[in-house]
Amino acid sequence: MKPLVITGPTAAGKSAGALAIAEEYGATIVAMDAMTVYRGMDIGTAKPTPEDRRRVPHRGLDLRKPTESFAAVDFVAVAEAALAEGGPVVMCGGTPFYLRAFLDGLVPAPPADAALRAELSALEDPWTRLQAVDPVLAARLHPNDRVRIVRGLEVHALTGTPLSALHASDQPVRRDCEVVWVDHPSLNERIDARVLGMIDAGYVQEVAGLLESGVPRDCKPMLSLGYKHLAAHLLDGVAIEEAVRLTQRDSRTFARKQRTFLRGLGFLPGGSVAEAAARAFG
RNA sequence: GGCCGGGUAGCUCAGUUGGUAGAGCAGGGGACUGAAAAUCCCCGUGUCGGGGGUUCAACUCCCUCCCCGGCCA
Repeated sequence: MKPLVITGPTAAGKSAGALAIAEEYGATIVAMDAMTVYRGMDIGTAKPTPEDRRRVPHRGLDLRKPTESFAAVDFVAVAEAALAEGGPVVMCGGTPFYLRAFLDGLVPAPPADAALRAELSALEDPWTRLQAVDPVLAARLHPNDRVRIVRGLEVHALTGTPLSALHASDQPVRRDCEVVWVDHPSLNERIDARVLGMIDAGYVQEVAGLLESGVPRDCKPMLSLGYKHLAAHLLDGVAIEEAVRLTQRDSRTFARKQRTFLRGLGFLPGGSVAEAAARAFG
């Protein structure tokens, strides 16, 4: 028995497929999703409903407050804990970076250091600094890619070793999984409709509630896709129609990035969830 | 039927005194090793409505036809 992974772009129909197959095999679903870990962010993340969670046990949901950090390594820990229980596991979600962390592992490097990051982010020209301590990584990174540049500087500051050297010594062995990439030919239309459905379901009220309860608009999950635009609607007077339009557009762009990443991991769209489940669970 | 506008990228439109065209929006490709719904890079050949003419050269000027909108009959 090996884990079944159901992934693909947003709004492709992953969750419905995972729910049905998990119910059939008595499996546990692990949310492979960077946003459903946050409590109170339900509608905008299309989080499995209480009813879904009654039907099938879920892991990886509501693990953090919106202001708390959650990273790829934390996802891997959740997935491994679920696997350790010995039952069938369906990993379902559209965060390919988490999938790769699970499949290929992460390089042995220290976790994020918030204070250090803040300090490094304030540097005027972090890329030139990186060039000095890790020229290999600097050559690979565009000078504008501050997130990765800062990570490189962070690892070097913490360990004295260039991150690129850690990469070079890392030989990933891909974990044995059944991976199904669920997709849809008219995904853009589905995305647009889904955003509208979220608005009908109370997306705006959800964001208003989060803001009222003191969740800062600049915390990581509030800066994601629709949350960002609905906060702008509520706080900056952006018209709701415009906020919806931008949410739809950004979601479509996001779907493209998801597909690009999955292609880069060597996967192809299509394939039968039922057949993959049969192979995974025997 | 007559007059006036329009017909240029998937959409909305620019296009100076003729030198085979460019913005916005949309769309697409790629990178990615503890922030990933984040961060970053790249991508515009289109019968300029059709045909003819003038010219070395026409999206641009002339003729003609077609289509869309408005006004007048």
